[in-house]
Amino acid sequence: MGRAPCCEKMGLKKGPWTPEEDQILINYINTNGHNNWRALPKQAGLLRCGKSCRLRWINYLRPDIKRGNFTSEEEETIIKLHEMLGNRWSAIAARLPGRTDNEIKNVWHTHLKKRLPAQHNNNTKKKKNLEITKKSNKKSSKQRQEKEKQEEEVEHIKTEGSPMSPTTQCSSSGSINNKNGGSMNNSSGESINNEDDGNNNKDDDNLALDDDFWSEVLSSDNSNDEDIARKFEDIECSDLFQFPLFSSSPSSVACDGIDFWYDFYSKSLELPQL
DNA sequence: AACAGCTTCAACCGCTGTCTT
DNA sequence: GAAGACAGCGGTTGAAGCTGT
Repeated sequence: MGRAPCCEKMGLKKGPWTPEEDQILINYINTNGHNNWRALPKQAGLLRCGKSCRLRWINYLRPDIKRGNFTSEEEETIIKLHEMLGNRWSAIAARLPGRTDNEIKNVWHTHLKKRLPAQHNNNTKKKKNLEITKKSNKKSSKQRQEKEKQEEEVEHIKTEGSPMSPTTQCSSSGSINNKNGGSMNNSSGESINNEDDGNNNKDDDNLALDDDFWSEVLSSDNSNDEDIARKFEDIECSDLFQFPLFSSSPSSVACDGIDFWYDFYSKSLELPQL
């Protein structure tokens, strides 16, 4: 599938926006809305590409943007949501009114990542072992392994009622892990200081959940998603919904991925250790 | 004061998913 | 069903500001 370049490179401005450009964009969107980002800069008289306009509007000019430092509550929310959703910044942003995915991503990389507790130490060890195993098998049977892994997940849910087991640690795929080489460990051993420490510990013991789990479970590979969804559907009546955490919205399994996982994980945290 | 190293964050890039033709 | 167009997402970059020496 061919794809035209985002914008004609010639003649379009790049770099920081000037107040004048901001004003033009705001005025235009206020009067005309933003039905077509690609056509917008031309119509508004801006020498920018549509993408740039969209980004500027969403991340900076939108009237409902909440500016200023993140509150500790917001930070805790981001940390928790990141545990659940991984690097799905837009999904996280959707749950933090007035905050943008870009902002959240920046805050995560500049502040929150460093605060991750030592709880990841254990996971890192396991992860390393798993990575070695995976590397050795990668070439021969990557697909099969993934399928098997998914089946293990489902099996786990069937038997233990939660997919958040440490045994489901997966390979590192996110930039965070890659960049820091398992640096989810905090050298100072500082732990997140909040009222949910109990829960975090529980995570550590039993519900350990890192990006990798979600990035694989929620992998962008459609076939995997479909497989997983199908598997959940297969077991939904038999086993899965016997668990209270599913009882409220069983239909969500097949509908909304992120909401489902959010719900899933939230509720799993409310449960006593299974 | 000057410099180097570090941090922050706005913006860009490239890819994917979805919709339309 | 294939191809094109577009929106949206996440990773990355680089300039500006900050801090330490």
